[in-house]
Amino acid sequence: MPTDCRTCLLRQRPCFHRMSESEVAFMDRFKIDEIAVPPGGAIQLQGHPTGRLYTVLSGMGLRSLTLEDGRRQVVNFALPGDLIGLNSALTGEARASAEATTPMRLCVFDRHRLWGLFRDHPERAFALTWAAAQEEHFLGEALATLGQRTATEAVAWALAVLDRRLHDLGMDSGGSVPLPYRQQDLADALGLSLVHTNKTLAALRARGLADWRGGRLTVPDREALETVAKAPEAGSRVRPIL
Amino acid sequence: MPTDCRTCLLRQRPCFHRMSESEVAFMDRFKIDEIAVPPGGAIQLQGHPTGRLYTVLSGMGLRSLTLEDGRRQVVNFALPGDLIGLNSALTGEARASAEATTPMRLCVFDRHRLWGLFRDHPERAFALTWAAAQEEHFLGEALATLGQRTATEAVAWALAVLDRRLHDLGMDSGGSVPLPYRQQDLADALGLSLVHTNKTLAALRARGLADWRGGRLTVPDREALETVAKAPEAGSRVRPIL
DNA sequence: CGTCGTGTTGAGCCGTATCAAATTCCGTGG
DNA sequence: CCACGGAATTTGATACGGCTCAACACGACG
Repeated sequence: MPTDCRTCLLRQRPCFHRMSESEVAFMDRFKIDEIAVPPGGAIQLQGHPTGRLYTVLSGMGLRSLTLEDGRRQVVNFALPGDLIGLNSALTGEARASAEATTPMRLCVFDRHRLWGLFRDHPERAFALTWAAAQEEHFLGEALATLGQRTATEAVAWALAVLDRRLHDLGMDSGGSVPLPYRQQDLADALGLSLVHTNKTLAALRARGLADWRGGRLTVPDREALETVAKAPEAGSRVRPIL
Repeated sequence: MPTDCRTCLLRQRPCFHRMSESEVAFMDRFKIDEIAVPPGGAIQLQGHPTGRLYTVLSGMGLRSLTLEDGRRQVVNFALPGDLIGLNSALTGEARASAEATTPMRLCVFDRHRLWGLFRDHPERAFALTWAAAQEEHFLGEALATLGQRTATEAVAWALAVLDRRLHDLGMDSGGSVPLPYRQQDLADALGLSLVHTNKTLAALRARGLADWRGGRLTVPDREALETVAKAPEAGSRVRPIL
């Protein structure tokens, strides 16, 4: 039932760093389980103890923080190849929630064996650190979006980033890309109200910049969208995968 | 001239993880330099190549991202013990800018020797990853602040966090703590206008929650401030230092 | 064929931005 | 010691982007 890392197609996408055979073999042993999560299912819950680290094998979800009064901040969209719960794995307690939006399959790792990874497989530890640093940089960009960009720029930025990531994962087909989230999720990610997000999406659609409907996103000209987003074009985006 | 890691007092603060003697000895060898940066001086510049990783030994600064049209997002305030440039060290190019606010002293490490750290000193690699994950979590909280909190809550949150961090570093004296930034810096960190930040600070001062003037911050009752900030109280904040 | 979740649209208002002008603070030179 | 200049802070007046409230539309599903 569990996918064998050796034959895993995800890892072989050009957007991920290459791995040696011994690394792949190690990861296959390091992986303790593979689980399926249904849409809406929780992967981890903010504030609850957890000893696990996950990697997204397929499907999409999101990570979020909620304030004590219930307001929710979506921190990132979890796509295939993403790491979930590194922080939790280090501290033993989930600091954010993660839930599935579509059916997801996750590779499961045990926090108690993390130390062995650092001791015996420095290349893998290096990859893990790289992934954490990558995520840190992304969150910095997101901060700049919430703090400095207007609603139009922010929505354009988010759609451009997602379009790019999904393309890198080879998930485009017929000129569009799957984006199975609700407008409320995007609103919560950008700190905008649902209503305003909706109106902004409509405006971008009317300008022919991005069309997100029925769970699919179409971006006819990503450069144009990135110009609207005032997003400095990113360099190489090839990154490690666990 | 350079501080010897073995006698470095910063490392010995209770808010940092303990290090073995051999780890300390290794870090002392790993450290290639120690530099002084004057107020206003640049540590690294967004988009420029850099091969260095820094740790703040003393003084304060800030890390920021700037959009192509000049708007600036302050991503974090750099206090003693903080890591600067992990991302740059991994990719070879600075993805954010960092500058000194007060005179700073920085420990300097070479990115080309990072791999050696992972290979020969897994405990140190573990600490590095922990630090990156810590920062990632902080940025998630910051994101929640910009996205969900009102201006009053946001300012209260920022002051509470800074007060706490500065206390942990033992920098309090006479019931207050040094905070040598400009209001503009806080405004840029929270995505607020300078004017509104100023008025919000005045309101918090009038309510007796926090008084930040003349480069010093006084928080009579941090719990009260955290209540206003709607900040779930943090767990243990002891963390690794490089 | 009602109900529920999601998306769409309009009207009005509020929190925060912007603009403008003091005022205080501080370093520098006379 | 005082005069000056520039930066930072403070305050007031006004404008607007995005929020809230309120309907309504649509499709999925029982």
